Parts: sequence; structure tokens; C-alpha cells
Amino acid sequence: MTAAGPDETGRGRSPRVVDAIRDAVTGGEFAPNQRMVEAELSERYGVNRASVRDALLELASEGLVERIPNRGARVREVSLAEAVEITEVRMALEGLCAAKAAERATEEDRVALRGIAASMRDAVAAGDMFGYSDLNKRLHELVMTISGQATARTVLARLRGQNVRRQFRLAMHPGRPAVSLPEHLAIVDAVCAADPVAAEAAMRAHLRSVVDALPEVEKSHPRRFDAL
Amino acid sequence: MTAAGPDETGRGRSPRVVDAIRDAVTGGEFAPNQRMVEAELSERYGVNRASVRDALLELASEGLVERIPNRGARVREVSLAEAVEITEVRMALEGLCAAKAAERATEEDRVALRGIAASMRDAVAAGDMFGYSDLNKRLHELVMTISGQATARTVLARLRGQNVRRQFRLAMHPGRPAVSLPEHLAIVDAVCAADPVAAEAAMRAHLRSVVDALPEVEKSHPRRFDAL
DNA sequence: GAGGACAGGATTGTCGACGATCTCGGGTGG
DNA sequence: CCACCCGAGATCGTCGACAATCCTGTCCTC
Repeated sequence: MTAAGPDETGRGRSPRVVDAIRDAVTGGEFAPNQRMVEAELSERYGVNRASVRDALLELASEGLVERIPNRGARVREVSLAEAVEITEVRMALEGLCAAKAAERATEEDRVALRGIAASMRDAVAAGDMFGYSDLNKRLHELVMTISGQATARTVLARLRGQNVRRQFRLAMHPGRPAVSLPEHLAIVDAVCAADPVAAEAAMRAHLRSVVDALPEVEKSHPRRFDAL
Repeated sequence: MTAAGPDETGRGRSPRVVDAIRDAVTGGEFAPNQRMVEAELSERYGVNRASVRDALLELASEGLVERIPNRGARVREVSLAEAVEITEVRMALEGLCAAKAAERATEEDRVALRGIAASMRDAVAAGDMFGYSDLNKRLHELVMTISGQATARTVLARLRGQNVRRQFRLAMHPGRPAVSLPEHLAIVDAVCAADPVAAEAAMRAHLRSVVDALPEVEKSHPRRFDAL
């Protein structure tokens, strides 16, 4: 058994194709609902069609692409309703992780958490949206790491991939940091205070506010034409 | 949004091989840590090795088998610690579903829930462990269905596959129904009373008791020799 | 002109074979 | 006697080709 824990679902394989396509999808190089023809991807990435096929299988199980039996794969369109569902699942799971993290955090963990909190304050003060978005991700990941919940971590990693773009747009939404910063600070405070109940409540409150904000950013950000 | 919900992660493909192997694994035809050589499975199920390969990829992403890059796949051994983690995740997620179900349940749903509750009482009174185990599964699934949370449902379905056998052993544990029956009835009552807070609390209390019971059944049930 | 059948093209699903990588055993030198 | 090297065996990863399936546009019939 390794030291860190088995969060990598042992799939090994050739990591390059599946990761390349995953990055392309999450990075927005493929539009939602765009067809992903195996032969095209095969040529684009310079690998065999079977490898592309395996990669698409993997991405389908991650929920990033959608496969229809004899009709091929396409980028999965995550509707607003699904984004809300996913965030509600995050609420439940990250709430659990926050509680566990409050129970298990070492002094070293607390230092790291407070460091992120301080950086967040600075980023918001400096108007550094991009930096704040990155810190946001790091904070949530650190809480999961401290919690030691490998299962929840794996599930959450999978779900996060499905709406990274929406999360990013939310982070860039004007006025959003003013709301989320105190929520993040409350999470850090509760975990550092070793108060599981408060930590879970703070995390759930934060993600509840994300749920409430999702329709807002949806309205202001015009949808790409997603006909058919 | 569709009516029933898109819980089938669009993987399509040839369902037969992957389902056959999945059933074999969850049914205990393969011992934990047993090697699963692609060529052997290929012959056993009368399909090509590539199909077996795809199936193993799928099962690896479901957490049922473990794949090591150039060394093949084997049945994943779910440790007690992992089973606890999985149940804790279920606690968080099914708690969410119970709350949502309490908000959304129709009169028809309530009738179905009370029907299961009554059948559970009868099964326990008659000492029908097997029937009770089946009703247990149906109750949890019905709550998920009523909740309308397709995302949580998909995640939970995946997790359940990883410790069906342990769940079954737990249900068969002597004295267990006496503990779990009132918990199940409390869940049904709270959902039927349209009380989300109580429903979530009841579900979480139930799965907390499952977490607490896991080490017990582990002790009384001798582990199969899992060397190496 | 409308509806249905049919052929054409495109795409996926399946197959057998080749090459790459890893593990395990025997042999050799210190 | 132990450590290292190396070849054999086994298994996985990759490849190109064939067959099955599905969608699209066209043609025929009413």
C-alpha cells in the first residue's frame, strides 16, 4: 500500500490520450453537443482509433461525454438543472469532508488553511479574480485532503470535471467574491477551531450560496447556441 | 429536463460482457484480489479480448476491479476502512436524497413507501431475512427515485456495487433487523410527513448505525484468506 | 405533392496479430 | 553465499482491417 492513499482509480493505461481529450473538453476546445468522431480524434492526437475509443469510454464514465450505442460520442451538455444537482451533491459530500477535516486537522494543516485564507483576502482586495479562482480550488481540495476521505475525494473530482467551466464563470462573476470570501473564511475558521458541526454548516452554507448564484450567472452569460 | 432522469451514463456499447463480468464480480464468482487475465475472460465469455478490455476499463472506473498499467486487472479488495468511507458518503448523499424526497413526495409515493414499511415489518416478524434485505434495497432506491436527484443516484449506484456483499452479510447478521427496522420506519415516517429535516436526520442516523455495525459483522464473519 | 422503400455514405463495433513492457527464473562473478 | 545480469515467458498496449449498424438523400408509387 502506498503512503498517500488510493485515490487514483487504478486504470493506468496510456495517460496521454485520455488526459489530452479531457483537457480539451474541460478547456472548451470542443463545444457542448459537438460530435466527437473517433477517426478525427485518432488523427488529431496521432494515436490509434482503439486508444481514442478507450479514452472516450473513460470520459463517458466520468460524465464528460455522452455515448450513444451505434451513433458515437458527443460533448455532454450540462444543463442548469444538472449543475444545481451536482452542486447539491458537492454540498453533501464536501460538508462531510469539512466535518472530518475539522476532526483531523493538524497544526500544520491549520497553518496551510490560514495561509490560503490570507491569500484569498489579498487576491480579492487586489481584484485578482483569476488568483482567487485558483485559491478557491486549492481550498476545497485541501479540505478534502485533510479529511482523509479518499472515496468522497474521488467522487468529487469526477463531478468537478463536469462543470469546471460553469464554476469558472461563477468565480468571474462581478460581485461574487464579496459573497464567497466571508464564506470561505468561515470554513477555514471552523476547521481550524476543530468544530466539525460548524465546519459542515459553513461548507454547506457556502455551497448553498453557489446553488443560489448559479441561475444568476446563467442569465448574465448568454448561452452558446445549443440547438438540437 | 426529462421525466425520469438521465441516470444511465451514456456508455451504451455492448452491454452483455461488462454486465456479465460485473455480475460475476459482485456475485462472488471471483475472489477478491484474484487476477483477471484478459485472455481467460475472453475465452470464458466467448468475445474478443478488446471487448473484455473495454469491460475491465469500465469496471475499473466503477471501482470494482483494480488495474495496474502493464500488469493486468484484479478484483479490488474493499477494506473495512473503505467500506466505512463508502457508507459515510452514502450517509451524506442519501441524507440529501431523503430531504429532497420529503419535499417532493406525492401521495402515490407515500403509499408506496408505507407499503414497503409494512412489508418490512412482516418480513422481520416472519424472520424472512432475505426478503428484508431485498426490501431494504428497494426502500433506499425508492427514496432516491422520489428525490429526483439523478446525479446522486448515479454516484450511489456506483458505490453500492463496491460493497454489495458486505451489505448482504450485514443484513444477514443476527439481531441486525431489530436495530434497522425502526430506523427504516422512521425514515418512511419523516418522508411521508414531508419533513425534510427529520428525513435527512433519520437517514443519517440509519447509516450511522450501519457504519457502527460494520466492524461487528467483520469480526464475526471470518475473512477469506486474502494473502498478497 | 406526400409517404414510404431503398441505396449510398459514414461511423461505430469487433476481430486477429504484432510490438512493448513487466515479472520470474537461471546463471555468473565477486 | 550473496548480488547482479540476462534471457524466457507471460501479459498488456497498439495497430490496421472487416463487418454491423445507423443516418441521409433520392427515387418510386399512389
